[in-house]
Amino acid sequence: MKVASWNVNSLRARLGRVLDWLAREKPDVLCLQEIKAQEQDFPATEIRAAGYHAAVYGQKSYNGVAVLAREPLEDVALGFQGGPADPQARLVAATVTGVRVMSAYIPNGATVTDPKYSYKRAWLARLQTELRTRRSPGTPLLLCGDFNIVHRAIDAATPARWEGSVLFNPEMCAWMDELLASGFVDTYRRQHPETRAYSWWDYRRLSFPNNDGLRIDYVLATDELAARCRAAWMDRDERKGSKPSDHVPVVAEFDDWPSGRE
DNA sequence: ATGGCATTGCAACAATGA
Repeated sequence: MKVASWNVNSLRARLGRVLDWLAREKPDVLCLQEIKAQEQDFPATEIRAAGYHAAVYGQKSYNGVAVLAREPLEDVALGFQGGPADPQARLVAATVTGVRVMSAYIPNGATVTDPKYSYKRAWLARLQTELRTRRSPGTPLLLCGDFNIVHRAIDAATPARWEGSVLFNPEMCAWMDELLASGFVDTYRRQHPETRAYSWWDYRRLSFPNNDGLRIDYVLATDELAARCRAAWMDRDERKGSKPSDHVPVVAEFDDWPSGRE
């Protein structure tokens, strides 16, 4: 099973690139973030023609997430399943061939004193609760997305510049630590413990030519699934050429698990 | 220290992003 997560910064603006990428890489699952479209504006025909089913949670202009899969998507859940409705479309889950897949677009937070950072903290707390209370035992889970968190200094080209920001501070690092301690593996980091590799580069400042990036997009897998991870990589080339997203696909490949998956 | 770039869109001298 080949799985990827990609913040496309508008699916309609990136449709050609996404279709090309699907045709070339043929992932079994692609989690998208920042599709920036309502469900009725989702390019369902093109995605279907490319051979993919889709679970879409959209909104106008901002945010929006989706899960694409070659196999049918079951038990689609839009947003948090407990508590009050989230005004922003940032979470979608679906089951694909017995694996629960979540596509998450975690809030950025603007600045640590901005109400958006309070929203980010609350959102992160809700996600932990959701994972703790709604995770069905025995079902492997992939938590994919744009986390807007730099976990460690190795995940930034210039960590000093980000230290204390909404992306990289002790609170955010502790949240990631807690999440990973609850039974998730950061597939890229397990495969490449020492590699400085990034999933996002600012459109400005010549960040990409300078390779001044951040690793803020993750494919996290529950332990039994992570044990089957045989490769993990960033498709850095997707940041090249005309009209790229500022994020690239983060990919993880897993050996198939035993058949008869209950 | 600032802003730079890209996207959507009641098109804005705006809002948002990371």
